[in-house]
Amino acid sequence: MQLEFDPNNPKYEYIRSKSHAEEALKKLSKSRVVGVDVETTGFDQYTETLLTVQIGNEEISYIFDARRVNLSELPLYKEILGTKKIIKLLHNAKFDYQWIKYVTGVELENIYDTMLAEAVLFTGLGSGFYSLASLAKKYINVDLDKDIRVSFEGMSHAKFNKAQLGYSAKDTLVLFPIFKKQLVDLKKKSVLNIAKLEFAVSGVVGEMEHRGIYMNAEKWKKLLGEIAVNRVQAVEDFYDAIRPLYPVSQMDLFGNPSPPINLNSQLQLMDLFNNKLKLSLPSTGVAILQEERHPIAKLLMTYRQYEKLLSAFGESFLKLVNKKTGRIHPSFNQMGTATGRFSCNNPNLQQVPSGRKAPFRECFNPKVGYKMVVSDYSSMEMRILADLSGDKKLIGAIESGLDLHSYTASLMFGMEYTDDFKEKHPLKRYAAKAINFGLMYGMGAPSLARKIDVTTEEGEEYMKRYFQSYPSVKDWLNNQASDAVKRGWSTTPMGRKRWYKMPERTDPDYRRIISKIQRQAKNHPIQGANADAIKYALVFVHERFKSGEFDGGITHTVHDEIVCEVREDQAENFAKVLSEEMVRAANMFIKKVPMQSNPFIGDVWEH
DNA sequence: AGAGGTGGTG
DNA sequence: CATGCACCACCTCT
Repeated sequence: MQLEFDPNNPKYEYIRSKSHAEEALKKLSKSRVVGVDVETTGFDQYTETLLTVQIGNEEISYIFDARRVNLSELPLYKEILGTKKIIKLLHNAKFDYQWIKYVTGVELENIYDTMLAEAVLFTGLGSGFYSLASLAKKYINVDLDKDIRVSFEGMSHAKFNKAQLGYSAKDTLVLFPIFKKQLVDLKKKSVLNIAKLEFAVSGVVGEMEHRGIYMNAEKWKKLLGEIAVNRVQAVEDFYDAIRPLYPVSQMDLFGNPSPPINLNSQLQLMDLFNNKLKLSLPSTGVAILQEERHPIAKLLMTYRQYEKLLSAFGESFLKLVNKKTGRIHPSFNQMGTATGRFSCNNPNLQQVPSGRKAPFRECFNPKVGYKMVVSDYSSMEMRILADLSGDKKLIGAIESGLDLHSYTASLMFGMEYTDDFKEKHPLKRYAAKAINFGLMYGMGAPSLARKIDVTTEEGEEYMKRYFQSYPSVKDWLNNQASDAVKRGWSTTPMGRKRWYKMPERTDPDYRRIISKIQRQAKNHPIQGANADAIKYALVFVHERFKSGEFDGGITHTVHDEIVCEVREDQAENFAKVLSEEMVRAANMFIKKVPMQSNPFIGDVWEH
């Protein structure tokens, strides 16, 4: 491809005055596509500084010095970035979106994100993270010197040097040829619509990250304190129980007996269980410990439960409370999984425990004068499975509003379905639930049997009855598996694809790898369709906030749930809107089965 | 620094 | 024979 710029001598204008800025913007306003990038002193808009905004066309990059030029007062700047008529090319747009909106006062519209496009094009094949440098290398064989980026850190008023300006300019110039080549592939692979969805979501992600969520640190600490007391007790109990096995007990400086072993060391625990206690455990995971009658197994499980909560949700969360906002601002990776679901880190809000045992979610609250409004899809994956397979019985059960796991149990075990089945036969329902979920993930009879504690033969019998009850489900799952192996990819009804790296026939692990792909391909359309629905819903819901109808915003999302913070007096109305928009999103491709999203209003996230 | 084990979520 | 999907964080060991 003929490059429209010289990578060794990128063309740019360094703009430090209002009049120069207006002149440049006038030229840019004629473009149908512009490249956009920002340079900052760091990642946090609340504490760091915006240094430049670069906007360019294919030949030249205009580098606006944001310290000298007040971009927010230039109408043409807002027009160019805010109009849907001009495509904005960015790499990892959610980052630039936040700076551009919250420092220069304009909401980016019509985003094309080269990073997300690449993730959509190679879902399942790559790491999921694609740097601009790697794309520049791959598509146009241009090297971007990423070392210069760090030179922006800690800058205040100094002029940028030539290396910095050249670097900044290239960041917008390379976007054009990458965009053109990706666009061809997006069409060729029929994933342009999914890419467009991801682009629309990127702004919503920018909003979520910027808004964050309030976390009551005092309440959090109190909770940790209670758990810490329990952990101390659990450690003592454990050591008291094993000390007789370690006769040469050492004393520490204060004359207290030192711990015989490190409770977190799998190696030392295995030694304890297998050499000292002669139990021959294959591992020390809960699945094994639960089966073990020895009291020490139980003591270890008790300790682990508290240790887990303290190590994973303790100080680390407190450290992540933003100094300026007093809130947690996790980062969301919208293409963080091979199925299309979000991943989340720093911290991972999606794994915060819920329930009475460890009510961490109660520490997340709305700001004063606002309410948490939360809604989640009910039995989403089961509904998707019913729709995609077209299974009459499953669809009928959902239409009648039956409790699905109870209904499945009644079919499999030849029992009568009643409204209080759940209360009368909890174990049967639990078994059916394990099957409902397990089979969606491609589980086999031996695992199923282990899970519900029956013999392998019985497990096989249950599976047989399950598939007799839902014959179309079986066919559909098998078709997903064989299609994926044939084609090398699987797809959701919205057209989100996941590709598979097929093993060589000569690979000694050929069978194992193929089996894994078959399981993944059974699950991907289901999990991925759920992700598609939630992503459309995020865009729809954000539109409602943007229209000015409601005061508030989306704080986060957890796979089948959207969490918002909305002004108190509007919460009732918004709750309806939230669940309606979620249902509308799902109905874009789920036509045979009714969708349901249950809203909840309160002062805590947990519900 | 990276791998493996463990366990939290949907 | 084994083999349940998708993640992230923390710990120990090498």
